[in-house]
Amino acid sequence: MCMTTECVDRMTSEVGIDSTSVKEANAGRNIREGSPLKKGPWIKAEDAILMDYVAKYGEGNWSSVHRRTGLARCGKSCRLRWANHLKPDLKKGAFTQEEEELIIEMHAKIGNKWARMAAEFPGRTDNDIKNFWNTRLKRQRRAEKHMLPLGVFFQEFSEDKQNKELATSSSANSDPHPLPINNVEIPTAENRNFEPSQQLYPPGLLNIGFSSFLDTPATSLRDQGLNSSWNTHSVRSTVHSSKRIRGSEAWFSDQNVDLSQAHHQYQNDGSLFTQSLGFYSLYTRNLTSNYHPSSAGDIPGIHASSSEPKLKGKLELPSFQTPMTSWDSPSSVPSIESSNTFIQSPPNEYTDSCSLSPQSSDLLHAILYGSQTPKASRNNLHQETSRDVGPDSCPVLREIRWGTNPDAITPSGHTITSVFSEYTPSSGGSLEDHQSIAPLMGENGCNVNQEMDNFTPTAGNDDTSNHDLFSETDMYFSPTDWPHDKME
DNA sequence: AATGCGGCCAACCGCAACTAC
DNA sequence: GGTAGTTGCGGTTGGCCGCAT
Repeated sequence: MCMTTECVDRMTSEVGIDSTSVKEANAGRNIREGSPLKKGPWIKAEDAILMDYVAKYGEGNWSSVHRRTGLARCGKSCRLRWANHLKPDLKKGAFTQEEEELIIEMHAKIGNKWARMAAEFPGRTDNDIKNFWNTRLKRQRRAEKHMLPLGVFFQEFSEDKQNKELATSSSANSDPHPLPINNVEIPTAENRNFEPSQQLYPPGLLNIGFSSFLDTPATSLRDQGLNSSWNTHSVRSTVHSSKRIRGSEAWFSDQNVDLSQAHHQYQNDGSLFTQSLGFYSLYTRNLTSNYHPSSAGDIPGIHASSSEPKLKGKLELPSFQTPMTSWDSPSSVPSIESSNTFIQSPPNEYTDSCSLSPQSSDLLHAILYGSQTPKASRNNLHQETSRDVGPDSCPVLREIRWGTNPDAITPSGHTITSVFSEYTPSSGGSLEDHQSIAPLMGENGCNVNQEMDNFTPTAGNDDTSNHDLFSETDMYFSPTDWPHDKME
């Protein structure tokens, strides 16, 4: 490798760069044995050289930077430096509230596709977004460490409740209302269909609860006696690790149809996937205003105290992404680690293609790639199409279109409202009572219909019946019902 | 003042996709 | 079609800084 003084002089003169600046830039390289290239932080002189180079030759040809300028950096490093720091109109500084919300929303939809996200954020780089996200993740993980396992709470709750009931059982005027545990009210004996081995709520509802818990600082949870939570059986979910679905592949935010939280269970050669209904909706519903963690008040039977401080400003990680991969093990709170495993798993070809109809794939392309640079679009389009699998390849594909229609039918033959009437302890039964639920089903008037093939009614008595009420649902969402005026 | 810890950020690494030959 | 070089992406690491103890 020729990098003598003469070489530098000759090369820099070709590019019109002051050779002394190159020598200065290359001084003190902390390079590996035998490597002529510098690593580590860039200095101003190096930046100046790179900027001169780009001004002269334009972006690209990064590998020739070293050759043409003598800058002791590899092309890769130069590209990164340019893209992340030197490029004009880069936006520096903290992310705005809107940006944060959009990042979280997009991450819920497309996962760790930082470059794609960056395409939606003029002036922001994928690295910026990635760093932002990882920082939040760390914070969330740390908060989670302070949370006790789920089973602990339930056990304590059950024991505590039993004790209280014993103490009050002789009283004819026992309070018909739920006994508050600190700020959280728990269903009372009046709703005695609540049993440890039985799922009381449709999974999504429970997940909403966890969402709330996870979004709440751990200390706050401890203070509320919510450092652990409901019956772990209730939130059990069966997931085959190799068949995890990135609900994030759906990008329907503009539709206000919260599909990513829909409770999926794809069954394919014995593999099960369950994604719970409800996480995302409670979050996105609040995106338009200041974010409030999905309050426990949204959960039938769990009422947040009005005095509970509402979180504004900084958003916490949306816990709707919790994959529940480890929930099979009792007494385990949905770990953020497992969540990460889920989130960061590479897109599964089968699920990618099966979770969305071809039409929705088109929609995805339109939304996702519309604003991208031609180059990025090319690459991404290639990546997408290379994975495209026709709908016929989906072995099991049942279509259920959820909607706000309260009479929409669930796989077990229940209407949406009847489901919540039946399976929620506070069985008010009015639509208003389920307003917090309705958005979960979509807000575009999507009808719920079903194809009953392969569907086995699960109104049985086993402890999975209620779970199966939803988990038996293999659904994908057809945008054919979507209003076209919202698809632009 | 010293130390530890967490947040933030820049940069590197490995891999995959793309392109040119 | 095969191969080498280039580019892009996502994961990870390490350093710096501020804050709390």
